[in-house]
Amino acid sequence: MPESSFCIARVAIASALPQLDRLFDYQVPDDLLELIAQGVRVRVPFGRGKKPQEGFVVELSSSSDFVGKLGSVSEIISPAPVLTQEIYELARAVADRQAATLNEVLRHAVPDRSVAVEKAWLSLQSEKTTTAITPKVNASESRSSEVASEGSDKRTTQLVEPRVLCTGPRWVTEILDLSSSQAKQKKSTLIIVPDARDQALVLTALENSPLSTHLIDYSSKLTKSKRYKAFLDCQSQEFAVVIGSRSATYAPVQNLGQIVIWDDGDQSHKEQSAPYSHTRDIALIRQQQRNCELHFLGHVRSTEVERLRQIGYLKERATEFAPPNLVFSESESRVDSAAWVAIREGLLRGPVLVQVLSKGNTSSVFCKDCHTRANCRSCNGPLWIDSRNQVLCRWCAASNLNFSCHQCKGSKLSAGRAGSGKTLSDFGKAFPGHAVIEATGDNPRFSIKRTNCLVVSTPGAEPYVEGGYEAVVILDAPLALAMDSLRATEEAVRSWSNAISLLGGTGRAVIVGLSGTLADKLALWSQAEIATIELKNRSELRFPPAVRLASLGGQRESITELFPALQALPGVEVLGPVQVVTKGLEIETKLLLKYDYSVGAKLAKSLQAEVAKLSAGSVRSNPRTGKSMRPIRIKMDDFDVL
DNA sequence: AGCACGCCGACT
DNA sequence: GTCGGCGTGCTC
Repeated sequence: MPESSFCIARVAIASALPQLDRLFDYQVPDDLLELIAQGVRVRVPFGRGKKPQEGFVVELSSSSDFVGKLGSVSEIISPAPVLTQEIYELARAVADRQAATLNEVLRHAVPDRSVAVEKAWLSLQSEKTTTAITPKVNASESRSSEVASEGSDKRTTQLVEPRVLCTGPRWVTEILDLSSSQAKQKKSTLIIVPDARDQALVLTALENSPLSTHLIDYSSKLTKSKRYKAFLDCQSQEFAVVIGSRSATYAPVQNLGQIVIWDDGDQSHKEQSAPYSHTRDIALIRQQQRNCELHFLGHVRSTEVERLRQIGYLKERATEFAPPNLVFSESESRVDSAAWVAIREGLLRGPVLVQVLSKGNTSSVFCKDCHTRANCRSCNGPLWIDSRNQVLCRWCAASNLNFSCHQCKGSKLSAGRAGSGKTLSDFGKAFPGHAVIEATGDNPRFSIKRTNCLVVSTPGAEPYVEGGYEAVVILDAPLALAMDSLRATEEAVRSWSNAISLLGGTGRAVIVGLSGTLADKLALWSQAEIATIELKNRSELRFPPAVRLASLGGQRESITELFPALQALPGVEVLGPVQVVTKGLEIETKLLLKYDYSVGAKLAKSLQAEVAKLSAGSVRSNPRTGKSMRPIRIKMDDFDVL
């Protein structure tokens, strides 16, 4: 009996079923004792099924609490410890926050296995010292509570100036500086960017820096095998600089020193499938668990980050800089004379960027007098006008016959404008002799050569150009502010600021059709102040992120099943249900839950339990049609509620 | 999910 | 009398 004190393996079964989201104990047979380790993939007999189920060894123990006959591990799939204690704890906490299952999180945290890559990595590891890959079985201290009260010197929010250095944007340099200071202490950095365009910028800069020897490209665009190699390399390097998008937040690096998040307001930071988590929230959990540093960098400040700053969790670390050369023109036409002049003069000196709003904005309803968004009388949700011209609330479906504006008490409504039909070709005709380049999400251009060209781009797709643009013209500003979303203003300011940050030293920017407070604050480049005002507005209306707003979507039968449990929860305000038509033209029932941050854990736990009960219980199939019911979609923070 | 256990209709 | 229907419940 060598290390036979650890003859029990606690295994997380790889199953999508919520009722199986817990650990199961197994006996480790003598012949597997040598190879068994925390984090390895195993196959175990499970239930009455014939073929063994795949799972991860989460813990090795000398005893089991289970009263009953233990099964024993059938097979160790590979000796590579792919689910480290650290990542297991992180994934578990994320699942518990999002009312999701461990496996839903692990889908994003642990990449698919590539046998060839793994074999090569394992033999390389055994060439080194064998102890290096053996995971430490030390019980990790629970630090989460003490961190919150500790000073906030390790967590910062930062606005980055709109100036371009020759090596890449200023913010990239900033990230490189942060990374090297950690590398000097042999500590790892995780850099999380929203999309492939930013990934390319940071990656290039890192490749050309002294950090390149410890660089790990964790891009989601990699092939499966390259991704798996990056994942394994994280574990074997003493310290690393990892650059990637969302799932890089789970990269299993050693000696994590800091997490750096670029532009957390970008919606690409949200996971599009379960657990519907946001990079920011995963990073906050990991920061608390590891007690590492956490930095939010951006040209703007998101309302979430502003909230964290106000409660003292984040510390401001703004950089000194001069505001960009920015003017506003208040005109009715989409492209006014100020815009034409800026484009024409800019093109004489170099590239010019025109930002247009992407298609697909729906119309919403405004107060005719003061033009603020019209909100529901009972729940403050956004109002809209349906095909029968009824004024309805998007959240609670209440009919709002007697509208009264919460700002000016006005009673008249006006509908927001629909998208514009102007096209790129107009610019081509207007500026013959200049190349017109289109850059959109579907038609991406990460960077362009420095020529006297005109770039027309949708928000977030603006190409990077060495030396910066000579002019940046923002069109459709009124439309952007009229977007049917809670975040309309925040998102507009973010997309404008990001575009304007691409200005060169001599360039000037124009925002067409914007005036008032927002223009005044932008002129001073006071994005932080804009965030403060935004958050204040949201707090007054009890909107996120002042409170949290969850959405539950699914078949009517499933949703109604949840009702009693939800109403029993104090501090949870239930709105709806509303019927919505999904993209697949199916009718879905949606329920919204408004709740405070302090009840989040309790609500998530109760939802997990209800969903497990629903999935295991008698309501597995629809009593009417007999068809099996799809699970309920739980988004613990849903901003784009329609 | 699978798979077995369990208690009510038509069947060689 | 029993074969089998799928409602119910569990999985170390």
